[in-house]
Amino acid sequence: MTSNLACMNSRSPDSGLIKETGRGNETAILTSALEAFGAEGFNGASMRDIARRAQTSLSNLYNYYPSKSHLLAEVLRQANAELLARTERAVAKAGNVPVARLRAAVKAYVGFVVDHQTAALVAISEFRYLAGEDREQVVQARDSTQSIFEKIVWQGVDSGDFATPYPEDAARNIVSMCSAISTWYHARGRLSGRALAEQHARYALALLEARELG
Amino acid sequence: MTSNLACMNSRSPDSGLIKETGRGNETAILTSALEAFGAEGFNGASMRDIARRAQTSLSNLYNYYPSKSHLLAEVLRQANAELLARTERAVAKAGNVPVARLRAAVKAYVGFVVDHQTAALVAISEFRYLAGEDREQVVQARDSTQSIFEKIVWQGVDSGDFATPYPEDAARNIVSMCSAISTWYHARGRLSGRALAEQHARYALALLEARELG
Amino acid sequence: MTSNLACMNSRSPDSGLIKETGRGNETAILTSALEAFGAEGFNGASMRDIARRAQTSLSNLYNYYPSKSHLLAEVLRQANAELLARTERAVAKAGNVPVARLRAAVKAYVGFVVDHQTAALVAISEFRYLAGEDREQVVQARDSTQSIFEKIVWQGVDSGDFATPYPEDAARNIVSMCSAISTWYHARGRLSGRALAEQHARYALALLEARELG
Amino acid sequence: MTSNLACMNSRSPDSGLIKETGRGNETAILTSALEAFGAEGFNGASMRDIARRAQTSLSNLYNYYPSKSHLLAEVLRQANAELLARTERAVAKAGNVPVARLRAAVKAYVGFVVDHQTAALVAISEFRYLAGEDREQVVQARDSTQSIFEKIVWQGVDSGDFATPYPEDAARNIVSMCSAISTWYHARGRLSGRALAEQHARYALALLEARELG
DNA sequence: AATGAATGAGGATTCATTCAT
DNA sequence: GATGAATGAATCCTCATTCAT
Repeated sequence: MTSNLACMNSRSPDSGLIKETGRGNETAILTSALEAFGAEGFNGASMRDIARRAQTSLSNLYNYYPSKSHLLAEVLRQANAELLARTERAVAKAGNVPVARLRAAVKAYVGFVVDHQTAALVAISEFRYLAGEDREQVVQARDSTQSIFEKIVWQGVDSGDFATPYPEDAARNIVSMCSAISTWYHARGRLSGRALAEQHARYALALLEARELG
Repeated sequence: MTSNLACMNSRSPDSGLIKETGRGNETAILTSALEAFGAEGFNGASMRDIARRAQTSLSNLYNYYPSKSHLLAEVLRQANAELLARTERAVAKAGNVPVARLRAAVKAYVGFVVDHQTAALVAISEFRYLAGEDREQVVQARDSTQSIFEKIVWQGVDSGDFATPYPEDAARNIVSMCSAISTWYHARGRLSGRALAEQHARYALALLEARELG
Repeated sequence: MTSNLACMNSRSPDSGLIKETGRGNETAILTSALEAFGAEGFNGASMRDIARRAQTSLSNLYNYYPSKSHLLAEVLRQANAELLARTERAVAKAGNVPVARLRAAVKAYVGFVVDHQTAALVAISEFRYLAGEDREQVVQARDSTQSIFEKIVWQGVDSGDFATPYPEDAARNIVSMCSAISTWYHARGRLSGRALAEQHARYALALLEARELG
Repeated sequence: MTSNLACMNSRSPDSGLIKETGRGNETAILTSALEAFGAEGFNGASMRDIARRAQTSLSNLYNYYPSKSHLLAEVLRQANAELLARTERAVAKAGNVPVARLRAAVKAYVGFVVDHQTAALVAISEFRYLAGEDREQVVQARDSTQSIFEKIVWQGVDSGDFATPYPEDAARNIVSMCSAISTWYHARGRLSGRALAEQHARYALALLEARELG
């Protein structure tokens, strides 16, 4: 699942976020939009850019998506859906202990950022250009993801595992830290994705003043 | 200090970042550019927008700054300079104990974000549209600011005050957390700027696994 | 050959230089560009002017030519190509006697200037606004044309038909004389195109101090 | 005479066309306009260019000349006046023999082109951008110069010195040849100005089918 | 599904010129 | 004379989008 063909031309460093739909060029177009938004920003990227990247004609784009905004919306929708799904899945598998759950959540989040760096970057930096219903939908997905962290935080605070005096904003800050990775991460850098996830899990638990840092 | 007259027409929620220069409209133009970039993004803001905000003509903008890019550069330059100056000043006054120094640095940073939210937001979200020398200059200022935090981290690690196993990336994450405030903060929200600073100082020290959380 | 449809709306006094390409408006655009450059000069003509003349929208111009410079380049390319072709053809048909060849060359050149006065004018007066590769290409075509004259001059000098003591620069001056016609010629003037050609052939042979002036 | 100070900064290869007037910057402005028009064409040169070259402010230009067109007019006025004066003077000194007079006229004309190449170039290529009274005035000077040649031609035809069957247009062609030098001449080229003048005198006499080529 | 042509609005920037000082 | 600030119109060109095929 979440495999696609667009990565076959391997222009994109983050592979396979965009879901295959059966319609021929759809994946390529969405992938190209993601790349373009990542490279130039929403307003900096032109529909011509996207068409060029997708190796199709400008006008053909409109056979798939009715506007540039819809492209952004769809990209962000899929990115946030995947992030949410990954996080939920990881937490579900982590059992019931807050520390383990938090570690799992952070590692899933960091894993997403590392696997889909461009998507993660676009999700934080171009989100603001969404409007109306699209915006709300994405906000909802984002909030769902963050509330996973919040629930864990409160669970840990209630159980005495986390001692932070500021539980209300801790989740937001943990999420901020994780998303910020997308702004500087380079594969082939000092740390592997796995190490990065481990590291950030530690940061997160420390921030929560966990009794056990794992 | 760093007061200006541009805020007299009180269009800007974050007052007085842009320095008065003596040249009539210069402050108004720079302030307007900041607002426009904050509201629409660099590529979304048009020179006409900026001129309208500054209550001057489009062409007159070019008597002050030779291009939109230069406007962005100058805005970011001043924002980062002020942030750096505040942080340096605060740390200098904080004495020599790592915990106290770190608290001072975080509170200065958060103070900047709260006082100049738009500038802080633009500094992280529009920085990417800088190029060439301007970019390097801003990178340098940003690095200078971050390295203040890094030095404190290492000082604390050396002294045994901070126990984090990952000192290399701790500063970056602390700074990320602080800048991220600009993306959601609302004056009149639950927390005052002062409380927010206090809170983030605690998060930062906890993240560093400080023996004493102050 | 070299006929086109653009002259059907008969806006252009010099008919049919621009070659039909099959693409709908292409000929009209190129013809309009030629007229505009002729009437206002390269820098004086605006893309709006050209669009208006071609009865299309400003932006549609860019579906055919990527810039004003490209329009100029293409106009000059076609003009010089036609001039070169005419001259070559005429000389080839003129046999091997220098005097006859020179007469043929001059008459072909003058014929081009008379038939495509605007193009001839633009070719000399707006050439300077070409740059880069386009410029070199046009220079080459121009040189090819001039070297036809030069070869004839040397042939005549060698055979003793031309007695000029300055054969090196004679061709350039003959060509100058012929192109200059484009700056003052009016159809319906004292001389027909044919008479003008005859006259300039005589001037050229005289300038070369030909033994036989034909 | 016709010396000026503008050439002190020696930016201009053709020295001293523009007459000193006593008003401080006037010569520099006019010289700069000439250079700018020569380098970029009338429409390609901006008032800012001219001000920059003259090392004064944009607005100060308007203290001397009320518009860009007036600058062009004045430049062309002075250029044509000098050309006319030189030619008249030379012919007057040449005695009464048509061949000698024609030689003198051609050599004076070529001398002007060589001494003031930019001015000569601008005179032929930017003349078209003059309008109204200015245009007529310059046309008159140009015609005066050409009529010097015409008178000599007719004198020589009447006296039997020139045998051309086309005396009506001969003068125009001689003048064309001479002005065209401005489009290709390079000091330090194969021929000195003096040799060039000699050569063109010969071409001119040959074109007129003079009995004696001097 | 796919294309090339078409368009009106708007992009940043420069223009010649004016004005207050 | 000289300047910097100011302006409205115009510059080339690109935009997202639509339409006919």
